[in-house]
Amino acid sequence: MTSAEPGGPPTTPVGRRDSRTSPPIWLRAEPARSRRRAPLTLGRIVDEAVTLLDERGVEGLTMRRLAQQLDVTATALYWHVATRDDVLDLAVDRIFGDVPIPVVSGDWQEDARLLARAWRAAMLRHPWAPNLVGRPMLGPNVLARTEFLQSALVRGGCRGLPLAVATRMLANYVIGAALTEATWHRTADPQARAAARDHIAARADEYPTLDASGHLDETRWDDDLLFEEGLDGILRAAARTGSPC
Amino acid sequence: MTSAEPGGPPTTPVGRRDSRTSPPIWLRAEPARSRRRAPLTLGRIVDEAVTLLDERGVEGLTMRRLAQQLDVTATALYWHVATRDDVLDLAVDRIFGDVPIPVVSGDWQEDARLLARAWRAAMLRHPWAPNLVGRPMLGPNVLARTEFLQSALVRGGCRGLPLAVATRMLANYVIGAALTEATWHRTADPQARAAARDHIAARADEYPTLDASGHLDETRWDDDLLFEEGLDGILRAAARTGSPC
DNA sequence: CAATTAGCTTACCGGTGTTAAGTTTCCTGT
DNA sequence: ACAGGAAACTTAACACCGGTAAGCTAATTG
Repeated sequence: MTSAEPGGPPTTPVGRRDSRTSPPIWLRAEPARSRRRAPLTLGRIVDEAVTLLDERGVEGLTMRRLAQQLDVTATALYWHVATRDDVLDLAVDRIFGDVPIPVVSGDWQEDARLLARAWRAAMLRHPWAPNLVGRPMLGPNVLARTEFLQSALVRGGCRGLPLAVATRMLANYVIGAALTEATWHRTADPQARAAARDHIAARADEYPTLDASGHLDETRWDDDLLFEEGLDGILRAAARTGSPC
Repeated sequence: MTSAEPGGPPTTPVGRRDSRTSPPIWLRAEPARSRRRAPLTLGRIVDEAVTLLDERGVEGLTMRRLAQQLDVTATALYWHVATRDDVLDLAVDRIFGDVPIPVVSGDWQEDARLLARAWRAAMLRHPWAPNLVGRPMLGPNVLARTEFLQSALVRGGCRGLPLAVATRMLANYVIGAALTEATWHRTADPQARAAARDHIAARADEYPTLDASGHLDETRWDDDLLFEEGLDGILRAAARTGSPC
């Protein structure tokens, strides 16, 4: 950012100018006190952080860039936030706020399925998220959704140990799926993915099963389909674990 | 790195010493050309990287520190490795090499269970690993283990789509479990974990189910037990998905 | 109108990944 | 035995990073 003023009324450090080099009045037309630039808030910081993360990934989110995008010095951020990791935590919980919590229907299994589906979708929309998961498991948005998921399982008849097991089973499956899919899609361009296919095909003697089954061959199986089928299996397992159902 | 010689025969720039301050011959006993210090290899780099990661976490693994630990300049590493990410990828695949591949028994389900169990254990032994997973899914060690896992499923009767589904279901579950557990244990000291418990307990009206079920309450459920039970469920689901079994 | 304080800025520190260019050591061919 | 070239490493430097300390400015409060 060159030293040019961006948009708002110039809040130029007027006191710095030499008194002889008289202050070109019209330059500070707006009395400077009328309306300062939009105040920096935690919300704006997190929002901008998310778009920055979407555009440039985790490594691309630097305090300086974030600040620049908000027309502010880097250190100004530290007034609202203690550390960069805080920003990341907030960003993660922020995007989980976009996961719609379904209205409870009569079908607990369908309820859980809807949530899991939306949860994965949110993470795939923001592929930087899965790697950061686990840290802010205490964010209000995450907790609210976990609460819904577990309540669905309770409606399905799960209590005690089976409930805890089913909750983890589901959460772990969703997170694992999002993590591997996101990383895979983010890391490897189409060419690299084709290379991966070939790599396995070329070593068919070492990896006979992988080769035959089309592992890593995305032309063979659709990720969405695989996720959905697996989700079915897990929900059935949860049902059975929970009770006779 | 002070300018002190570390251990091996001094390769000191002998020509630098003033000729009057005669060279204490025995100090440079070994003619300096006989055997240079242990050569830097990819293997040594990765090994040291793993121990450094274990000790100081992902952020703690610095090219400079890694180099210093190997008695080498940071830039020397770039002769063997293109980038820091390469080191991380190699480190991940490295620790997966420690996952023992079971001998195939008659019980395919037990085979898969053993592998999954060891896989998770390896990640928990190196808690920095789960966050990095997904990137080097092409490392030879990872591929070999995936091959074994899928072959077990084939032995269980899975083919085609159900095989792909079961493979992902299992892998995602293991990865998700390791990720959340590792992050949780690494991030939060006992005090913070107690605070998390209290946080939920204090909001029992917002999170009634979580509160009642003891979510995040590690005094209530054992992680190993939860993992094992969930694994059971998933394997049964795989069996059913695969075939009549 | 004085005093306080929230909110931001300037200046700066030590450290980071990575590149470019030079230097030393080893190996090879004759 | 020795020239030449490649392999393995070092020195130097760049642009950037997260974070701290201290100062300034504008709004609020008594």
